[in-house]
Amino acid sequence: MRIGEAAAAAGMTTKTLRFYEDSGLLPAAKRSSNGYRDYHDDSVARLEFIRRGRAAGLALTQIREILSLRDAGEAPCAHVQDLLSNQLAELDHQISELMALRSIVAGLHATAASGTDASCDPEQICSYL
Amino acid sequence: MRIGEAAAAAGMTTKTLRFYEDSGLLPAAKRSSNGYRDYHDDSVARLEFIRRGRAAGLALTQIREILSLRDAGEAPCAHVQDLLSNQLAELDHQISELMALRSIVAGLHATAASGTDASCDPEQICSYL
DNA sequence: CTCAACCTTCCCCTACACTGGAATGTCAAG
DNA sequence: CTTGACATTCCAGTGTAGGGGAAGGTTGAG
Repeated sequence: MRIGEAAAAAGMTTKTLRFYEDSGLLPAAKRSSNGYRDYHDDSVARLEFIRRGRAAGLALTQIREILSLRDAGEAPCAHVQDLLSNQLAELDHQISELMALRSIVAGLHATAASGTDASCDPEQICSYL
Repeated sequence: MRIGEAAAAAGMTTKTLRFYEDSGLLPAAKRSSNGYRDYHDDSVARLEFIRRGRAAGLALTQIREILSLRDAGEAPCAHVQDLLSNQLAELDHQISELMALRSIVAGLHATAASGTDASCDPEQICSYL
């Protein structure tokens, strides 16, 4: 199958497939006689795996690690479990940071909303912020 | 005061101050006879304002808007209140997205943790992901 | 024959907020 | 005199995940 078909099957663009090949996420596709990339169903499965990983918030470098392990013949499941574990911790961290930020901003907003025009002095640069 | 002092006082690098000047967040500093930038305490206050804005998660473009209003002599408080309001909505959105992602990843992690070695087939590319 | 729809490589561009480094100038201390 | 710590400008790169578009080759249909 040609790149356009493979891309459509995986819900990506042809640009993305070439980018993944350049990035080492996809092995270099074999070429037809006309020089066109020729993909097998396996490639689509691999692309879908990448898609699922991205949807889980994994970075391409992490997905590349998983695929490299697998390509080396190792079962990457333990590694994947580690990654997911880290990812979970990372998400918890991000969420708590954002919630802390939210409470700061909410406080600022409340203060700003309660300010009178008198307190809003151009010289003060919004001192509550 | 020279750029290094001002930067230290504001907890930034000299690179950052020059960057802010280029970006229109700081007015062009007046120069000493040797060509060095010469900062006043006001600049440090302004830098600290920028820092607080950044800490509140505002983008430099938003901070620039606030400062521009103030520089134009308008009290920017109403605008700041709008920005904070939007920022709050944005944070809520980000938090809910991250929490949704977290529950997906938690599910994947639980599945991965429950997998036996037998289910961990190198050919399967960790089918649970 | 021609046209549209594919494909190829190549290089640059995006947003964000800086950061690094080169080449050069200034100044106070030892 | 020299050394070291400052300062200046300017250009280029960082990381992320591709996107835009040029210039050209290939193929099937009408």
